[in-house]
Amino acid sequence: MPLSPAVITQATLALGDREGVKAMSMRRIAAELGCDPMAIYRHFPHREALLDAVADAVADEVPAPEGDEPWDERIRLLLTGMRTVALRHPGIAGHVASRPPLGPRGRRVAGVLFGALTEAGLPPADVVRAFQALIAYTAAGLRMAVDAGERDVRWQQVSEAMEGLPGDQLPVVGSAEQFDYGLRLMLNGIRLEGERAQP
Amino acid sequence: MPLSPAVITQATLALGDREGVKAMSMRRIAAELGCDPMAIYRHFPHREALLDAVADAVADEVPAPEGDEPWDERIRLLLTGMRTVALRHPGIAGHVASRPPLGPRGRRVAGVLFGALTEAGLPPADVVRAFQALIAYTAAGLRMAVDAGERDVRWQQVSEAMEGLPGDQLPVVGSAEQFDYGLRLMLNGIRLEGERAQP
DNA sequence: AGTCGCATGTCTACACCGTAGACACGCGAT
DNA sequence: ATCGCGTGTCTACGGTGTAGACATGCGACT
Repeated sequence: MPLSPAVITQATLALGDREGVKAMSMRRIAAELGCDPMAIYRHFPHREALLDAVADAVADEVPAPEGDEPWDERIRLLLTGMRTVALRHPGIAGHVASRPPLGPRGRRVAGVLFGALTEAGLPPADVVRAFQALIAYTAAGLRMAVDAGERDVRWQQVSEAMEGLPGDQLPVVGSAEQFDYGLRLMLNGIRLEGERAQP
Repeated sequence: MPLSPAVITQATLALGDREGVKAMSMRRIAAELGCDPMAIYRHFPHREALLDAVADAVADEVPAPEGDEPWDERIRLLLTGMRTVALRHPGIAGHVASRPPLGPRGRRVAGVLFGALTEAGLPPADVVRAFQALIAYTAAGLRMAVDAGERDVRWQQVSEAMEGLPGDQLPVVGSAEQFDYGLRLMLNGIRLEGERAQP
């Protein structure tokens, strides 16, 4: 099989899935592909670009909502979709979360989000602001979900350090439920803004 | 001057401020301190721990709100304070943003936030959820502010790709204004939740 | 006073990293 | 037939985190 951006991206994704972000080094990727490390540079200018492509490939897996739901439900579906897809690749979810969905594939996601926010009644400038807030929140929620696995002990410590909060009724950090809660906060806030702008 | 966790942390912070995250390598830090790289390992178990300490030192600079403001204003002050402090160290703001405020110093911030959210009328479990949502959002906003400098061209592309949005009236990505907008969304959402819980 | 232990700093060495630059090959166009 | 070019290979450079052995000095205890 001849090398190409697509097969390199897929191999990198597979490797990252299996062995985590740190394993995605040019040398390990080349080993995965059975080629020389430098061969990859014929298809990507540098490692960073390849990692961008991997994130973009993951973004491509996000299912697009049907379009007949109300705007807030559409946003919910889209963002939980992003979350689900990213967590399907646990090894690199943190990596994906740290890159805005700016690749060619990722822009599809951006488009759906822009549409829904416009439909919510926000003026164009606020659409961009809300867009970024939502993406930021989703990315950060992902980071937390990933970190939770590695650093849950420390989160436990922080929570228990806050008096009056019995440790046994704490929600799981980075859980889907936790994510939904914050998302609801933001959607409620957006609804308020939209109604204010177009009563 | 003898080595100690504190002086090592300060030197690392200074180096990171001047030359960015990538400059904070054990060898460069040692050069900054005028000591052997391995000497640092007598005070920190590994590089990661040192980087945690640096983030914690920055968190310590966050001013605590007075306490007599209403809860939402207190949250706003605290989080914009976090943001301001982090951006005062542009070279490592991204680094700081990627670590939850879990160090001994950072927990002070967490305490203020917990207090304000409880005052907002949220039940304890929701306090934790809202706490995480806010921290997540703040961290993500920071990341964006930092990225904006490096990747603004690409953001421009994405925004312009969305039809109907004239590029010249776009808000600056990662700006304080942008951050405040999303924060207002979340605070509005929290107010709704609080009123629902305790009418 | 002598000796032991421990904390601290130094040195060397290992395995790894991203990638610049020179080289080899094969194919399509001139 | 030859040239150029796209692709893959090889070597090498300067960097990385850190394990492990060694030196030194100081405080405590016999």
